[in-house]
Amino acid sequence: MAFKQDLNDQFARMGKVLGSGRRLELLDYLAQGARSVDALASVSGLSIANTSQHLQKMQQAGLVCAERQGKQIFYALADDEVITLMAVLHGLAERHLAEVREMVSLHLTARDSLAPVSVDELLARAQSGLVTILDVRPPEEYAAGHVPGAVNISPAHLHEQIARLDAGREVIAYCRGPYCTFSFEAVAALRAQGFTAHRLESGFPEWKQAGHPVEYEQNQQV
Amino acid sequence: MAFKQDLNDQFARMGKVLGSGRRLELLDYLAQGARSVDALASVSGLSIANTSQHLQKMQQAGLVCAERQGKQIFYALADDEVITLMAVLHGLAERHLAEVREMVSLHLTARDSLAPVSVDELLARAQSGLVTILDVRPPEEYAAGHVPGAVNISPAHLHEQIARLDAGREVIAYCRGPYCTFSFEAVAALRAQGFTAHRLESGFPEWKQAGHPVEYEQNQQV
DNA sequence: TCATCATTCAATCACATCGTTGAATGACTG
DNA sequence: CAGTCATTCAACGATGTGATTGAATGATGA
Repeated sequence: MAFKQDLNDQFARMGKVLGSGRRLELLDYLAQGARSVDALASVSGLSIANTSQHLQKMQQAGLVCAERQGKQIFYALADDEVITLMAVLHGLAERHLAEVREMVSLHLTARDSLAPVSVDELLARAQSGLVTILDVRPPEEYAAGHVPGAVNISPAHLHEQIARLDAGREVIAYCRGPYCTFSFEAVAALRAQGFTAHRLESGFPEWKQAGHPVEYEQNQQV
Repeated sequence: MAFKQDLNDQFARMGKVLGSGRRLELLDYLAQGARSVDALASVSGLSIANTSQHLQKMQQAGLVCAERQGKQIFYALADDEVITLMAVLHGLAERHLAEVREMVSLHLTARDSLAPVSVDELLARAQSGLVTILDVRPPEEYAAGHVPGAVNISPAHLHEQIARLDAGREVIAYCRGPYCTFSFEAVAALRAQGFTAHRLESGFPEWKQAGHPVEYEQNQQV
């Protein structure tokens, strides 16, 4: 049945694109919102030409789309399902690749104060009122639902806006899920500035699914 | 942040495996249940050595697992989420790759009686009692829920069991979803035997999600 | 213990992919 | 209409991949 093979070859076009760590990293950044080529190049550390070529591959595979704005070209995810795709991939990798489990436990849960905070711990500390909850997802996702009382600063603006946080309060940061690395970066940046900061062990999807309260109004925006 | 790159490289190991149409086809077959290497080789048309190598790659990437039974080695999906992964991939490809839409509409919806039947049509014809509903999924999935009154024959056994179907009744076949190609093959085989046969345009997941009745007992087994 | 047979390995070829380089495009802006 | 600047193209070398071949492995079952 040649048709079946041709169809799977088409699906494989999309699969091929997922076979490069650099492209997956670019998709991570694009999940935060549309970005220009050189913004992506500088944030990922790739050369501009290389970034451009990866983006074009992803565009041909239908994972991202491009739009010109002024002299720049902004790339964005073609579809929110791309995030789902990556989440499923992350889950499978976590369960079946020993290396992933190892890396995560070594780098993220291990020693001292970098250990992540559980949801129960977050609830307990939140009731004490002495903790700032930081939502490190893009504003659109924050607006679509977030942990009550959480402050939203997207990773791109963290460095500018870090001064607005109360340096005397502990910060607990979360993002899209346990493999969304933005909360790691936020914690690292905060700690570099002298904050006491921790990651939430899971992310907003897990919070919501566990039946915890969700706030929708875009208040608390810093 | 080297950790982030290493993590994405691990995810990419899994992604790479999705970058070959042959491997996706093998995953399609494995979604029907565990299979030995040479069973997979003969059903896919690949050489045995080639099949073995693809399976080993998928095993290293954590998508499938292997178990010896007697002198044969049976491979199976490592996780049901692999099916989810493929479903998401199919959906994205359908929406964003013009070639996929074209191929599907050309080969599957176009001319004459190959056109698929909608869920509403199925319901209408089922009430008339003149139609045989054929579930072409593996027995385990059939047992976990199926369209009421549907007969279950897995694709591997269709040729042997086709004679048991009532040749005077129209057959409507469905499988796992619109891109699960087993129902295409079933319809082709049935039509080759002189049956009036059609595909359901969607699959069981869509049926269930639409709120239609689901039957659980493993009756009607042919 | 030995013969059998399903599976895997090793070596090879053609071909695709990744990243780099420097030049070319082409759409805004003055 | 010409300069500018973000992006893309084209060509290159190193490396990786897919498929084929024939030989090797190794667990089974007599």
